[in-house]
Amino acid sequence: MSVKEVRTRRPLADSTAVHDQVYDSIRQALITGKIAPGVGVSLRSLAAELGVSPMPVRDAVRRLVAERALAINPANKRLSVPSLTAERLEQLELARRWIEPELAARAAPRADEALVRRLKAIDLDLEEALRVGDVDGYMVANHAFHFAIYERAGAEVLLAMAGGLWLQIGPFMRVVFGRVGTGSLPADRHAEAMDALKARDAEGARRAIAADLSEGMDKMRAAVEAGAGLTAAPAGQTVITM
Amino acid sequence: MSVKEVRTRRPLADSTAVHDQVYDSIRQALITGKIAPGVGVSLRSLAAELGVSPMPVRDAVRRLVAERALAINPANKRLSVPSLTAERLEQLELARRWIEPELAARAAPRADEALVRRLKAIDLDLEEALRVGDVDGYMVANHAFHFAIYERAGAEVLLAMAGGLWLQIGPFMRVVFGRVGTGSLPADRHAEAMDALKARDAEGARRAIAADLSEGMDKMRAAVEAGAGLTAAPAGQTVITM
DNA sequence: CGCGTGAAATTGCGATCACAATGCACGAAC
DNA sequence: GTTCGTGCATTGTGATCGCAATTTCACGCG
Repeated sequence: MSVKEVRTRRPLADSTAVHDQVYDSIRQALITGKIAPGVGVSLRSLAAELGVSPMPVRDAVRRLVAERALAINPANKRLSVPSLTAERLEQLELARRWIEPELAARAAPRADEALVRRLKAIDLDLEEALRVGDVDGYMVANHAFHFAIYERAGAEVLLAMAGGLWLQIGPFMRVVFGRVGTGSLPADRHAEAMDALKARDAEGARRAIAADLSEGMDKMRAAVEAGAGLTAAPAGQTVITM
Repeated sequence: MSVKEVRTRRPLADSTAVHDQVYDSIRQALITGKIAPGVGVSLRSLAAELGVSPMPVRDAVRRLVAERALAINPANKRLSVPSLTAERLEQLELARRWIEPELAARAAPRADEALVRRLKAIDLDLEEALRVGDVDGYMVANHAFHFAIYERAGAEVLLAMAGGLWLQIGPFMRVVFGRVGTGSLPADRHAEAMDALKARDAEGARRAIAADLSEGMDKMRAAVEAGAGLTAAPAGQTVITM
């Protein structure tokens, strides 16, 4: 419902091209884990669900495939969220544990009062989501918290790499946290990170984010080793809204 | 000339879809530095040059933009190779110096006789290219040498990240080596790397690749700091062939 | 009741068209 | 000679169509 009504022709300079909106929709769905890993969706079905023609969906999907957030079965040509093997998880963890603390360390000297205040607000949302068991809200808030920091680093290339990594593990974070029931561990690490940022302590921020990641990835690794996350499907239906 | 003749309709399961061929063409042109940074090309002109309709070019370009190998001017919407600023170079160097030695170290235990032989052959081509001043051949051989090693690591995620990084600096490596005149430094590091791989010495391979990268990036940094590579255009025309 | 076998529906890819917006160039006014 | 406006060519985007290949499902034979 209310997917899109009239949609007059978009002007050229308008940044909200349809394929960008579609991209953002799918990306958000991936980060928050709304798209179940393993299910094969088709281009036309996605287009129908979003109320647009297949063309902009094709464009958006190409971007996501290039970012390895989606995979195309070479035989079927059907697209799905690539399943997370132990090897993939190991590499993603390694990359995240290198790049994200680095971004945090670079952000620390550039942190200001406004950033800390925004982080505090996000963290309140996050704890609220944890308290009421809102997995969706937790995923959104956690992503927002980390990338509010990372964007502050002013490191475009590294930021894009970090974004790509989140896109690849997002669906599985959802699976894991959905199972574990949003164990309330990570909040304290966030407090440490905020303290370090407030003090402009680069190494402290690096350690705090590294610890936060380690805890989260430990849970994911445990889940995957238990055979859970490989091809699991959490809720079922793919809910994408623009 | 001889871009494409009849081109009967490709079957669905055929891996050589037109947009993939276009992607490979542009990618190769970027890695070898055949596309000059800063020049704005249009979708239709690219399509005409390749002898295909604009549609598969659109697909290929989307992938490359997602990989940050091409950039779209938000106002013009014309696409170009993103110019290399000092900040971008610093981040790319950092990322490369982390990920590529890691891949080399992972490849070392899995190296075999065939790999070393292939590397030796590539290195001969490389030295030959250096000797006769064939910048193109040097770029191709250097890329082949590194990724013959990296592919052996069996680390799909990290390999893709490394490939993306090469795609981003490729055009500028060309500019720099075109200027410097292919100073013959890097060959010895390649010999070190091959020795380490033959001995299955992970840390030795890591050091050799790290040293190779350092030397290359030092040259690039010097060139960029001299104000050369920022928006420089080496030869001029974009030569893309399928 | 199981299992091939047929046709019909669905799929991705590429071409072509329409359209709005921008770029560019030629010419007029001062 | 310089500058500004006006027209035309070109651009990216999205919709629609055609095609070949695959998938899906039902029906009938064993």
